[in-house]
Amino acid sequence: MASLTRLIEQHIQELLKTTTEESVFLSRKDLSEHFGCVPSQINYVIRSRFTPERGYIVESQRGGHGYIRVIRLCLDMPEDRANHIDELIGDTVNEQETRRILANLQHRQLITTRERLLIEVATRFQEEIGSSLLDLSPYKRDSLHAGLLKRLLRSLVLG
Amino acid sequence: MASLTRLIEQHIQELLKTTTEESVFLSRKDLSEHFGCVPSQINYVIRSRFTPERGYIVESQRGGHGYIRVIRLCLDMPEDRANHIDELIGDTVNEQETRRILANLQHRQLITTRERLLIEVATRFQEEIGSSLLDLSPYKRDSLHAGLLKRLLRSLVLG
DNA sequence: ACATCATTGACGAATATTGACCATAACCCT
DNA sequence: AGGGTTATGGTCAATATTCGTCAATGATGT
Repeated sequence: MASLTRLIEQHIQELLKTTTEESVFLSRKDLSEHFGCVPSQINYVIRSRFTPERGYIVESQRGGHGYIRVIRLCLDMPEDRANHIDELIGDTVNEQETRRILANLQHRQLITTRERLLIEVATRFQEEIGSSLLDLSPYKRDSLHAGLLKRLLRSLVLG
Repeated sequence: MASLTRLIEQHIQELLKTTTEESVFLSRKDLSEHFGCVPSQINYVIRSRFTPERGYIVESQRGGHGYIRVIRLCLDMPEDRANHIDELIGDTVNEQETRRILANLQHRQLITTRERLLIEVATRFQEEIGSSLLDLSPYKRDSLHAGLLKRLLRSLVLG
């Protein structure tokens, strides 16, 4: 039951919890030796577990003194808030509903003005491409819209 | 964890911070002696760390009384920042370039970690839709990618 | 059985460090 | 002024050290 991937994932999360910094620097080589696996296993763990969608940002550098840096956004992830977001958005949303939702989140100080701006620009861009360049149906567009919005908000508000 | 290149980089950045001028004059010879390395190591640090992309311009002169001058780009005007962004991105970008650009902008405190996360999630979503659902060519995807990234960053930087 | 997730290893790409050799500017001496 | 000397900085290629990608294979769950 204790898969290697899960062990390594937990190890990294433990490191994130115990540090006061917002990130940890890992050595792929050392980690792989510590867990007795091939180095590319570490890449697999990072790619599958520490994604932006889950609230992590990863930087790395090759060569001498290379590293893999994992940055965490949130420590806690309240489950009810995820459901709340899903309920709020549903399967489809239009631009008007989006603006209402964002205004509400901003009013409750869950997102900043700049973050709200980013989300509006991103959804509008997708809307624009979807309608003019790709000629998608209105339903399809609102569905994509909902998908993007959910993913953006989940990545931020949750971990 | 102690990389010579990073030490030298930090030293120069410290000098830039503590001066009231917009630039510092360095002596390649003195610097290399101070850090106990070959002189060409300094060139490597300059070439890899103090690039226009990172907001620096470098002048130098050989011969007696030679020097290396590092100038910090001034991006006080929103218009200048927007142009800088456009130059960074160009007409097409892939995911790797995007990550570099975002890491750089965050390091220069032009965006926050949360904003960076939002941008990564948005571009990844578009990438996912563009490749799997819509089967766009790689060039087309990179071009759309650049379009979205420019718009997101410009919206932030013009504020 | 099929689909998804996990593991492995061969090969490739990026970064750091060093040193030999090249180029240029100031200074000094006729 | 001219030309040699000295003092700088620049370039490039070789080498070492990391990390990334991709495709094949194995394991696990439905």
